[in-house]
Amino acid sequence: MTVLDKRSAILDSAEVVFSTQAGAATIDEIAKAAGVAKGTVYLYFKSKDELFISLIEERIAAYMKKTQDYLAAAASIEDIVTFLVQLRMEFVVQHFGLLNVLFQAVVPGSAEAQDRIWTASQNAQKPFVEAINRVLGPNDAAMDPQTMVVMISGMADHLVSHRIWEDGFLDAQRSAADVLGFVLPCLRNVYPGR
Amino acid sequence: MTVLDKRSAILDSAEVVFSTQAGAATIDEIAKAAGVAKGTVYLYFKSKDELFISLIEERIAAYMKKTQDYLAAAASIEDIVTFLVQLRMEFVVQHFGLLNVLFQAVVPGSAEAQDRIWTASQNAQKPFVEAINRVLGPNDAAMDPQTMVVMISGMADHLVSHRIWEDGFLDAQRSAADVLGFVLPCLRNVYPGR
Amino acid sequence: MTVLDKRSAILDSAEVVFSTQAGAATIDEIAKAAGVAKGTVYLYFKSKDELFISLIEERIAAYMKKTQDYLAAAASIEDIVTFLVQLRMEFVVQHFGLLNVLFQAVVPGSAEAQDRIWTASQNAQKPFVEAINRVLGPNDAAMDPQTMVVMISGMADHLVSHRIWEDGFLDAQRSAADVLGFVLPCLRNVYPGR
Amino acid sequence: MTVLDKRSAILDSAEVVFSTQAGAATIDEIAKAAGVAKGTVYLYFKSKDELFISLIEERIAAYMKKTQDYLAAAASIEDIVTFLVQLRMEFVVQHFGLLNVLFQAVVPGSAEAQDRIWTASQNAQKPFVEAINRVLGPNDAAMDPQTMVVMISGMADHLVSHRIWEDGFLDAQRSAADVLGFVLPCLRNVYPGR
DNA sequence: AATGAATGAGAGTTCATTCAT
DNA sequence: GATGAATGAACTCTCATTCAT
Repeated sequence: MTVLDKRSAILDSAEVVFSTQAGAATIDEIAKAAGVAKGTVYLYFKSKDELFISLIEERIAAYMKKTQDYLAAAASIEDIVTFLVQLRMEFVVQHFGLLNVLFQAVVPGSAEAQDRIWTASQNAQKPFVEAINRVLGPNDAAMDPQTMVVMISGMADHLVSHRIWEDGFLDAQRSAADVLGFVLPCLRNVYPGR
Repeated sequence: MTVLDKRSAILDSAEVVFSTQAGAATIDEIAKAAGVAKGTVYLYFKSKDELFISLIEERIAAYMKKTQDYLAAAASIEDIVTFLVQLRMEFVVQHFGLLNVLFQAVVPGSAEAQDRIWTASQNAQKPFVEAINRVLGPNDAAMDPQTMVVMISGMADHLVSHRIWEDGFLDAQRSAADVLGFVLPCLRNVYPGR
Repeated sequence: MTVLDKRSAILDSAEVVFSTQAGAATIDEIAKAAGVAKGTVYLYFKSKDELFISLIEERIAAYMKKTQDYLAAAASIEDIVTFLVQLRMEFVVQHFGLLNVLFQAVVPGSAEAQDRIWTASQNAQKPFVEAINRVLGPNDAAMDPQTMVVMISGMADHLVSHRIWEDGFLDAQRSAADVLGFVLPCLRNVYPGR
Repeated sequence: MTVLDKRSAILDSAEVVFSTQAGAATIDEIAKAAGVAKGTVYLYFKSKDELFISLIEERIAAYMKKTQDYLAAAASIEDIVTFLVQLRMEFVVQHFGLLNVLFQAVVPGSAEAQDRIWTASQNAQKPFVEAINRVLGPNDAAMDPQTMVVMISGMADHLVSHRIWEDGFLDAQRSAADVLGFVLPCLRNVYPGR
């Protein structure tokens, strides 16, 4: 197992444990889940706070990486929004436990952790906002793109939370369709002619 | 101070402390904030978990109480949705610290606490769903009302979180208008003719 | 057992444990020795460092209390020096383990602890220095009183350390006589005519 | 770098680190300061305790080496005492951090370490005691030479500690003169005619 | 009913020591 | 010989909970 593998193993275990136990996750459990000793966790992360922040930041970075190519080529608002919803659903299927933590402000840990996580999650929305601005061109649209991205993200997240809790699983396809079925027609209202 | 007053004082202090300190809230702080001794908290709530659950359940109950009369008289989906959004914003202005905790699954405490809080927050949506069903009558609408309520709630919560973090305060009026400006036109698509 | 008793019990146990184990003393051992739970120690002292500093400061304060009346009445340098040596020996019989720590700069704990302990131990010498200055009156003596107090203290401490380690006990009477037998004759040299 | 060089490098670094950080010195820091890996320290010293003891013993051995020739030739008690005080001051200038540790019983580490260090420091006084005995010849002096060596060492050490803490540096010349100015006249009392 | 001193299990963190490379 | 990643026992400190008053 290489060094990177071990770091990843700890992060993966941390995700599972944080997701399962929320604020009650202990370093002991994370270490055990990763198959390493408690002290080893501290070789890779200088504190529990640091570990948690790294986990979120790394997951968000991976999420954002996927957006770049697509958004650069996106030609319409419908494209962008569709992509946003689908990507978010996909992300959630993989990282459900982190969802609430990721795109909400409730995080265990210090005030510094809350700030850094909030900043990271805001950054994750930027590429979408920028893509929309590019597509719109100079405009006087009724709703600023930032607000729209926030609202649509909220819809998706909430629906996912609801269905996973209710049903125990997520039909990402159908959920994305539900969100888009509601949202896409409206876009013509908000940004007419695009 | 009557018995009920003391219980309320503890709950109010608990809300302030939980909101301010998230997971780090201690019984000591709550007691001090309520002006009672630590032991007294345990006369009214059998554990910290119990106190937290009671807090959420009571706040949700108060929220739901407000809906009954209005929803019974509501005549259109637009009415209902408008009311949902405005009420939610108003609630948030009063209880922002609890928002994320209330309508998300991330809670400090035991698995039992998570379940009870989730159940309570789901119940809070029911009256809206029922009102919509009543207004719709027997129907084959494209989107089931439950899904719609969930999505709209998500939009509102997310926007609120975003703006409070970003700006440090919430313009409830404007935010409600932003959400409704986007949502109401959509409704005509989803439930045409209503 | 009153509150003050418990605080004293902890301090007494701390002295024994610190003296016996030097830097390796643990809160657990101190608590056990005092017959209280670990957490109780933290009711009375906010950290291990604080506990250690309080211990030293309190012992020095008790030591200084004994000096006041006597020094105010002391009429000659010989009186003062004799008192210094005897008091120091007596103190050491009661608090041997702390000796090295008390009047030397080697202390376990933070830099802040070192400073505060150093300051306290310096203050313990002041009354002697002042008394000597008073007795001397305005003068151009060969040796400043501060230096002399420091040196004589060093002699006494060192001798005590040596004999306790070597013999396992201290004959305070004899040791004081040894120090004074060496020192007193010289005083006539250093401060002639007094 | 030869094997001996590396051992020396570790000892030198250990001295710096022990002196600077008192009880908080870690093997990691010592290794880093010596430019070797942590594991390497264990090739030369079987434990941290062992390293610490070796450090003290080696410094004392070096100190004693300097005394042999001189003491063998010393012809009077004044010579010997003067040499004792000056050598001790000189030693302290080089090894101040270790002083308190060296000639006091406060040492980090096990009881065994305390014993061995105490023994070593006592041995360092022996050559002086023997030299004095030799110079005195068979005698019934008022004070046994052992006691006198101990007391004079204590004066010197204490004065040094005091001045370094107070002033931040040591004027060895002046301090030696202060001690000798006080002590030499006393000797004529204690050992008259020598 | 009300208190708050006392408890002790359990948390995060450190660091001497080991050992496969 | 030399390394440094890995270990886990042991530490300090916190805090939910209890109970004598």
